[in-house]
Amino acid sequence: MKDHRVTTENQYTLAEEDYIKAIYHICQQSQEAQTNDIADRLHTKPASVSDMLKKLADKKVLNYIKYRGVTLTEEGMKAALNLVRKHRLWEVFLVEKLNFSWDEVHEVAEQLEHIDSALLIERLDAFLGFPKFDPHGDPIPNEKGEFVVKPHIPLGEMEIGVTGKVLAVQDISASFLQYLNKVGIYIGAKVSILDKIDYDGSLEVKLDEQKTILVSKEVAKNIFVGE
Amino acid sequence: MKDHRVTTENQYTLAEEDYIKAIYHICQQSQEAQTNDIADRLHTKPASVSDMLKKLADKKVLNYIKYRGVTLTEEGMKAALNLVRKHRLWEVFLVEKLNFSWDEVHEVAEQLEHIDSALLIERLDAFLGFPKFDPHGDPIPNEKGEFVVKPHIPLGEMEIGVTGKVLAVQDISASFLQYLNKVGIYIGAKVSILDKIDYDGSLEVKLDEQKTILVSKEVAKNIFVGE
DNA sequence: TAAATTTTTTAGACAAAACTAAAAAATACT
DNA sequence: AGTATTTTTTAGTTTTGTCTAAAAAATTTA
Ligand SMILES: [Mn+2]
Ligand SMILES: [Mn+2]
Ligand SMILES: [Mn+2]
Ligand SMILES: [Mn+2]
Repeated sequence: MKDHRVTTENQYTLAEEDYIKAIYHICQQSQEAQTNDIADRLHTKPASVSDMLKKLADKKVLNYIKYRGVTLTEEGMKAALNLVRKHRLWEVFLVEKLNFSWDEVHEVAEQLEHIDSALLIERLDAFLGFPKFDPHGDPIPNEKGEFVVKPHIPLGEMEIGVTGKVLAVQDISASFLQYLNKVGIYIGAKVSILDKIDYDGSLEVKLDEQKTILVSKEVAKNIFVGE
Repeated sequence: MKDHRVTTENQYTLAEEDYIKAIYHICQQSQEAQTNDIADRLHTKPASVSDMLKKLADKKVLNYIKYRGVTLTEEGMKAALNLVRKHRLWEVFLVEKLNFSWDEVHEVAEQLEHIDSALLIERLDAFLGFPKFDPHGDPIPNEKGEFVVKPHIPLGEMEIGVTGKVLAVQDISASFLQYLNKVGIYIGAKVSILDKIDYDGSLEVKLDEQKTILVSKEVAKNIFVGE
């Protein structure tokens, strides 16, 4: 039957889009995307990834040399940024307009990002007031793929005594976000490190100049602070 | 890759959903859905429809006897009404919130109706103020599949001199709706027949107690009036 | 550097959903 | 009733995207 997406606007299948986006996200962290990393991220097998890499390379979406990691081409990058834009705009919509919590939006946005209508995204962007960041603090690219980057560091690397704001989270799993809800950490929260525990690397954190909480090294790695 | 829809909520593939909805719409007009009618509606070939009917019959979605038309089972009807509900709620969203015109929404809603999240639809419904009709005047089923039916007749069958309101349109093609925009006909417009032209069956229509327009028999068949 | 391990690719299958061409059933027309 | 036409189904392919098992290349380790 085909999905109803019109090919005049959209050149890639739903599966191809997910690969493009996965490769984009992996390359954000490590230059090149490895076959196994892509498979992990998409919950597929490496063999399936190899097949798709060949196909996407043929379509000039990525730079591929066998047995080497891949990177996105100019064209692939454009496609990826548009998908990221759509994903994050939908997340804003779900939180701002439909009262979703930030731990409930990812899965739905993972579907909505594939809706193919330039007009829809243009209008949605305007309806939301042209937001610059999504509910997890991640920047939203504009139509040209440009986005602002606020300088930020992991909470664990903040100096003792310095005060900063929570700007983003790296882990967007529901379990992590629900943990943050529970301890009272949110995007925009004012934080400062009171003490670093040598024994296990955990941190004593002053939150909003009110309560003091203890967060593990693992948690601290996944919270970005800045400003 | 699979679409990202979760199987706990959704039992049918995107293609299956489109077949279910097509069969529902055809059965609204003619008791049984014929293979060729389904193929026409979905722009597929009758051979493809036969394959799918067998599959959907196995899944207990429809009542199927070879060489006979099909009807939806209880379960198929439930699925169809949920799809119709989602389609129409999204159409309302596009028109009411994103300033789409009623001739621009169908294609996008055709994609959005497949997004799989009960929470999303529940919240969207509330956000829109629990609308009872979509931008084309079609009723929106509630979560249980119930909907209100306003009694209505084709404009062509209205008595001369009686005044009514445009309640819905049957043809939702962009070209038809754009024609209606041009002549000033919209859902809720006040209409009465001034005269019926014997020669070609066209109608002289008084619109909103202001201007008089002439509409063809074809057009009159696709406009429903009532109240 | 040679062996062991890990990563990636190839080969071969499979399911979903479409297609064309041909056969079979149902319906319409003398 | 018997033929012609239309409708529907079957048979056999194709494309997309997945999989497992096995081979090949790259990397790590001894
Ligand atoms: Mn996705
Ligand atoms: Mn996000
Ligand atoms: Mn659809
Ligand atoms: Mn509609």
